[in-house]
Amino acid sequence: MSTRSPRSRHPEAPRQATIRDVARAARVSVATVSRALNDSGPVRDDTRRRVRDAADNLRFTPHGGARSLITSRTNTLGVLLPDLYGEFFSEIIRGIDRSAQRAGYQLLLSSARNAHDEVHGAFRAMYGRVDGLVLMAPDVELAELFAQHRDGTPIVFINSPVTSEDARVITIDNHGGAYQMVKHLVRKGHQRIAIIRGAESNHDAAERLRGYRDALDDGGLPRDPRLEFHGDFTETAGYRAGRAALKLQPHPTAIFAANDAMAIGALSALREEGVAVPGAIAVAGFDDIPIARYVSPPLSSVHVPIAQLGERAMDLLLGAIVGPDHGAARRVVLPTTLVIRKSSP
Amino acid sequence: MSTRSPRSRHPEAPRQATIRDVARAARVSVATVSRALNDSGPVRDDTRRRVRDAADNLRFTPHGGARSLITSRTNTLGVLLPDLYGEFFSEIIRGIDRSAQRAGYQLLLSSARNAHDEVHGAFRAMYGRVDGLVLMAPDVELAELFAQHRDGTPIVFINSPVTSEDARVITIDNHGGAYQMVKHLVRKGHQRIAIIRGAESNHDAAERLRGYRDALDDGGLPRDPRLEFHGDFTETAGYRAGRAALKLQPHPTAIFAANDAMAIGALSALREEGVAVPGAIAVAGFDDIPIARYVSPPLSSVHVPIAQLGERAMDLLLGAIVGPDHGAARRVVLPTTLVIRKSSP
DNA sequence: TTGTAAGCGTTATCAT
DNA sequence: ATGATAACGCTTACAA
Repeated sequence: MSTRSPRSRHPEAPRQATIRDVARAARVSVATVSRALNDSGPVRDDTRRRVRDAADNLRFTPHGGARSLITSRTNTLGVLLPDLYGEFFSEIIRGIDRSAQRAGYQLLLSSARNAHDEVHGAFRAMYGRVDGLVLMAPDVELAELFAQHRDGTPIVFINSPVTSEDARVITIDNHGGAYQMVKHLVRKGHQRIAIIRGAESNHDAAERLRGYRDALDDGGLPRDPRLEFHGDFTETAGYRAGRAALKLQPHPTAIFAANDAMAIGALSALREEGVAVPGAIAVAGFDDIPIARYVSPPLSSVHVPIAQLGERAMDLLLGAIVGPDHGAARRVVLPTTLVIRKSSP
Repeated sequence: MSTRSPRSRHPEAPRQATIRDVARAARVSVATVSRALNDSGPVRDDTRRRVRDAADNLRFTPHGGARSLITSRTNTLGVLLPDLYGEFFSEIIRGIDRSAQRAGYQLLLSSARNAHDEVHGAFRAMYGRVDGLVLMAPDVELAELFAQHRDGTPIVFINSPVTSEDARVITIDNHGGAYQMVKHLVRKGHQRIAIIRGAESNHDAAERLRGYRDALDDGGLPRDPRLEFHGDFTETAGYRAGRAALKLQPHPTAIFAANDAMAIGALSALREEGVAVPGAIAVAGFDDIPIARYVSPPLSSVHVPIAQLGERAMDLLLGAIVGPDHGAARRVVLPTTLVIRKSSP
């Protein structure tokens, strides 16, 4: 029984139909099938119908590879992200997907922690299968690497420190957002404002730190290295920093976390220690991820249009693909806005 | 100036090198290049070196489409998800990506709200460009549709009510998880336990509802339709249900939300109304998304190994691709575990 | 309006 | 160990 003909049990795997099968069934040439199915040339109505029927019957789906070989278009866009963790990324992918779907493109997704080789590998693996690439590399060195890697495939960078003049790059106003938030805290009378920083090599993190420092300077407050806690954008890091902040004598009266995940981790630490927020310590984050308004107390944050960031990046890319985007902006900076909630009224 | 030779300004787009260019540069035939680069045949060491150097110099990257045309493998796997919203999906994509990356596969990602046409379209768009497909369709009808759609491409369903015997499907123990959580609430003495349901057509939601009802029955508590609030897995829906629950006289003493996002929305509503959690009302969720432990009070939940769900699905798929997976399980049910935190001690 | 055939870039088969 | 060359499935001149 196990040695019966392979097709005996299930009439499965009935070799995917090719354009030739359709042509034969519709009794026309493959060229006509192609024309009929793609509306790419004159075909008589009844012929077209016959072809369409045959294609449907055979469940014909054109082989993308073969097609892209001749058209040199893949209808696919590559997305390379540093990691896929947390709500920030689900939001940005959402935005990217929305825009791509609207334009009829598929998405080839890859993540690469910031090891050079890994990114390079992912990039090579994508090459030839994508018409363009959205790359998020907040890590400095990567951006440099790719700014040079130009071989026709349009690239759009998200939140990446790319210096090259003609690179297409979309960023958010990291410095401005951080500056405004810390300024707000200063205005509320806070004298000791701590920051939970992002990873050293991360460009966004660096900019937010700069905004924090500038706001302190402008507010006439001294910089204090002990108030600058290290972090890496995870809840755990925020939690640790939160605990560390409490050990300080006197402890800060406000904590600005470089992203919401860390702010939420810090909130959790403070709650555990019975510290009132915002009563004893005010807390603020950055990104305004969807969940920020639902934590307790609701988290003040710097609103970043995350989904829009992905969407705009995609639009930029699509613009570069359809034609030479001479007029189009190559550098877009999305504004951020302050969202004050109960965690730092 | 604008009418100069197209290549005058930037030496850009230097036509991507093909295997022929490499062959010419290394002064060998294309066959040898292929063998050298893929280790797919005998090549003298120095020849190999010469070829590799030439390939590097020309920044040669093989054209995926051409390759897949002849090998009939794409090294790409399709992922079709119902939506990309929230931490649940970022986690599941993470798991999928991890497993795929390990096996050297690329990911073609698509989302489709549950309109039949949309899913069908996404599927067709993927066909021929993927070696296999992971499909999440908690919507009943979709699963039916795809169970029939068998043409060789292996499919693995996640959390989908597929009845077909030989379909590969991986699910979590929705009923058991919900049952345990509600049982826990019953044991704690709650008499009026509300549920915030998921969407009607959603299979997970239906199973969780069933678990809730069975636990009530077994606990000797009456079912009360007024305690079954509608929802759709979003924070907003949870928020609304939370408010609605407070209007009830007497109001429930515990709320079980069919997922964490809704539980968090409900928490937020209760907080706004100054209702103590768990003092006045206990709250529990489902999924145990990473952020659950960080909300306030920390959320009790039914832990689902989300990333693992994606990872296992991928493994199942990879197994089906490499060879006929006769021995392998076609149905996997991942267990859930209770995580009791402060929101329902 | 339709058909024939060349060619896209790669791998695989067969000579050499 | 290497080289010609025939596929793979499709689109697109060009011919009819």
